[in-house]
Formats: sequence, structure tokens, C-alpha cells
Amino acid sequence: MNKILFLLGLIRSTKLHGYQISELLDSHFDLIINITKPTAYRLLGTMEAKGWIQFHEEQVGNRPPRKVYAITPAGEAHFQKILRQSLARFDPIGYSTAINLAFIDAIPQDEILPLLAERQQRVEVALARLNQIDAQQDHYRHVFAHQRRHFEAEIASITEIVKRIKTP
Amino acid sequence: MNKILFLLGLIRSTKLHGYQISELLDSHFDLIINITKPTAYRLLGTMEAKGWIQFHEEQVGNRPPRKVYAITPAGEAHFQKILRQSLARFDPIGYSTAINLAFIDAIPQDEILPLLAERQQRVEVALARLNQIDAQQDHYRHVFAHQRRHFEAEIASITEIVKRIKTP
DNA sequence: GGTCTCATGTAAGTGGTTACATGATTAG
DNA sequence: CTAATCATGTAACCACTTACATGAGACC
Repeated sequence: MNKILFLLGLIRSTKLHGYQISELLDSHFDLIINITKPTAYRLLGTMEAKGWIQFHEEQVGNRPPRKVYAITPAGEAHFQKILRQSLARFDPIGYSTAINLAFIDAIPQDEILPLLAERQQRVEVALARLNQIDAQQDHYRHVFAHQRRHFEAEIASITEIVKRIKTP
Repeated sequence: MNKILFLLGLIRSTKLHGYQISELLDSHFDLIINITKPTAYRLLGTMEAKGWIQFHEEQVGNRPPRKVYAITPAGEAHFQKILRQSLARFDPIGYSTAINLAFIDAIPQDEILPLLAERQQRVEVALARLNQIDAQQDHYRHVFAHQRRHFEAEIASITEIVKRIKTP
């Protein structure tokens, strides 16, 4: 229900239509949460069916009409409820990007280092994107800071493994 | 395909039957990866169908027979392939436990602190379990170390937010 | 005699993805 | 006049979960 929490939270602070949301997801929130375009539209539909959000159609010129969503009182109540649940809980999983580290002994050493280097570079690219975005964002400061910590933990982890491999 | 990678990796180092695997998952690997019992059995079935693993039945007393799985050459090849893919890639998501942090302003301050405290305690419980297990494990050293880093990053993140809330 | 452990799964349902579909508008 | 952008989705499929089913044996 993280996706619904996130979408409700977005709509709650600004009225948005689906296309806008899917653009936000593509441009920077993909670093934080994974919601594809069809999923976004589908969730908007079900949320509307549950009465958590309402839309009114807007038309600019002769373009296809937008469905601009706003949160309802019922939606706000639901948001408050699941936000509390979500804050208090902790799911240890999600970091399972890294079970593969269990098996590095299965690969000859000269092959491991380039693989880990590639991985590290990808983390660094993500981190760089994160830092660029963060400068502009304010509302989502905490989340981006949190994510940065995890990316840095990822890099620290990789460099430690590389060190251990190089110095036997 | 992380789950298949993990199961192949497990079976690769020791012959195992489904029940044993699901016990390992319940007892400590649940801190690293999320595979429920039915999923484990189902994946074992599909992996066997693909020729990556083989089983022979063993019977102890009059108990239900066990299907003891071992990896095949085809399975080893597949394992080597997806391990490399998985090591080189990096998926920034998975940390999406924490989008909720974007919305803490939506909750009155006196309510936030207990929620965050509860969250933190859960992380600490997980961390304590992790440390206990790690002492015994050797093969999975890297993974547990990696996971520990992320748990610590989680705690650091929470304490920083708490600090910011307390000192405005 | 009831409950826990051993050992296997199935069935029903949810949640999500990928690929596809549509059609107008604007920029080069 | 072609390509990208704006705006919505559907259809088919896959992955996974929760709850349920079975049955013997060991323990108290």
C-alpha cells in the first residue's frame, strides 16, 4: 500500500492529473518508489472508486481532457491511517538487491571486480541524480536524505568487499 | 529473479529439501529476502521443470518422503549467468519502505515521535537478530554485513529526523 | 487425546508488468 | 510531414500471497 500512500500524499499537496503524476515518477520519484504508468492510472481509478479522490475534467485547447484529481475527506482519513501504520512498521526486506553478495565466491576473482565496479558506478549515477534533485526539492527532503544514506551504505559495502578481495 | 538466484545458490552449496529451505527462510534468511513457503515450493517445482535442479526422494521412518534437490549442470550455468547480471545491476528501489517520511508534516508533532520510536525499535530488533545470526554464519558474511549497514543507515535516518523535530 | 513438528502442496485472489491502442497538438 | 509531446487507458500475462488441505509421528 506504499504506492497508494505515495499517490495520496502527492495529490494531497497539489491537485494533479495522471499524466503529471507519471511524469513526476519518471523524472525523479523513480529513485524513491517504483510506480509504472499503467499502475498509476489503475490506482487512480481504484482510489476514485473508493472515494478517496475526486476528479474534474479540464481541457486545454483541443487536447485530450485531463482528469485533475483532488483528495476527499475520506481520502484524507485513509491517508492519515495508513501513514501512521506505515511509519510505525519496519519491513527488513527491500534491500534484497544484495543477496547476490552471498555468492561472489562462485565467480573467479578477476571477473568479480569489473562486475562490482559496474554496480558501484550505477549506484553513483543514481546518487548524483539524487543530489541534483534534492537541491530543488524541499517537501521531500527527508525521503531524499534517507535514500542518500542507503545509496552511500551501498557504496561503502561494495568498496569494503573490493578491499577484502584485493587484500587476501 | 532474485528468489531463484537465492534458491539456486542455497541448493548449490548443500542438497536440501523444501521443508529445510522454508525453515532456513523462517529462521534467519527472512532478514535478507522474502520468500514464503508456498512460493519456495512453487519455485522449486518450476526450477525442476526447467532442468536447473533434480530431486531424489528420501524417506525417514514412516514420515512423508522428502524431495531432496541438487543443482544440475544446466542449473549451474543459469546460476552463473544470473549471478553476473544481478551483481552488475543496481535497482535504486527496494528502499521504498521510507516514502512515508515525505509526509511526517501531515501528523501533529506529539504523535510523530512515538511512531518513529516504534519504527526504530523494530529496526533494532531486526539488527539484534542479524548480529546473533552473523556470528555463526560464514558463507553469507557479506550479505549480512551489507544488511547491517542498511539497518544502521535506517536508524541513523530516524534519529536525525527525531533530532530535527525536537530542535526547531 | 491434543498439539507440535515434519513434509508436501493447492486454490483463490491480489498486485503489478509489458506490450499495445488511440488520437490530437506542437516543434523542427 | 515527421517526430515528439500530451493524455488517456486496455489486455494479457506473470509473480506472489493468504488461506486452506492432508496426514503421519512424536511429545506431554
